[in-house]
Amino acid sequence: MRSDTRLSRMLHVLIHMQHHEGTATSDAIAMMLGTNPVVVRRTMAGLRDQGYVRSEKGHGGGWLLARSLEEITLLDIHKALGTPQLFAIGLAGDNPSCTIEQAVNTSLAEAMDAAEAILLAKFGKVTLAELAEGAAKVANGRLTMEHL
Amino acid sequence: MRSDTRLSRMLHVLIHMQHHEGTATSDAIAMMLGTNPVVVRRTMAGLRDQGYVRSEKGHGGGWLLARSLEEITLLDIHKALGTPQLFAIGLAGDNPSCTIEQAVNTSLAEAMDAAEAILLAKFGKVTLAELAEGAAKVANGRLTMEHL
DNA sequence: GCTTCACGCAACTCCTGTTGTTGCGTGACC
DNA sequence: GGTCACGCAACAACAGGAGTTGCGTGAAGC
Repeated sequence: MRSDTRLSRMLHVLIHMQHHEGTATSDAIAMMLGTNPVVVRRTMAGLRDQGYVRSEKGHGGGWLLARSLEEITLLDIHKALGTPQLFAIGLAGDNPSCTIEQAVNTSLAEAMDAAEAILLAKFGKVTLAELAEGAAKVANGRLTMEHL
Repeated sequence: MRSDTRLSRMLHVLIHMQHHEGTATSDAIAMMLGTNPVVVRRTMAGLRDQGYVRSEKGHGGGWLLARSLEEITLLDIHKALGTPQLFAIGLAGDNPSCTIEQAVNTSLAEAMDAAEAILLAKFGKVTLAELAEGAAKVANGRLTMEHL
């Protein structure tokens, strides 16, 4: 199944924006992500609505961070993207009145809820500033990246 | 994103099969799931390969449980289905050499790995027999179902 | 005031993986 | 031998993210 990479991409962009003086145009961001400006605007729209970035029209326009990275967590961005579905597996709902289906789905939902709680809790504890710091350490060769 | 409901469906089927005397044909299972027999065979194939069910051809043929529900966990079925992707969100890999992308993806992967470990651990602890028991309790009205 | 830049938005197409469907082959009972 | 039911291959349907094009609008610069 094709994965939703919006969260990963937007985090990447936001951290880059901190180092970027002035505005970053959708074109520039798209170039960086290997995509196109419309996709960037579409995805950034959610972040703007939540007040994490601002967009300026016209000459010299583009995107600006509206908050410092210390104030933004991964969870914030996840929510700003509309809290997309986290899991690729879902519950069958063919026979809602079947007690077996109910028991199966309850059990699956319980496990998934627990995993989701863990995931969102972790997302809520990591700020973009920490990621930026981590990236700097990586750049200095003080960390090894075991994940691709 | 369209969810993968194979796990939920197969669990449902397996528990029903315990109560079903003799074989259950793909047609009957498909009818129960509101789908068609080919989908059933396709999905059950993985369970057969792992020895959880058997299939018999010809007159009176169909599907049979090859193990008792006590010996099968949710995790077993998940694996038998080919351990499909659990998460709907993924990591962007446009600039593998970008340290920021690396830091972002490392952080996301760490959180997802933790959530996945929790999820699989929970799956591994629940047997189908327990689900069947839970369903019986629901049928007796001794449990309330807060999940749809 | 006109041009240019850059976002805003709508309406597509493309891609990918599950699901749904049809057709044909094969083994097992009756 | 005929019927039943699985086995398998080759499709189409569907959904959602991603990609693309076109047109509109506001702001800076000339």
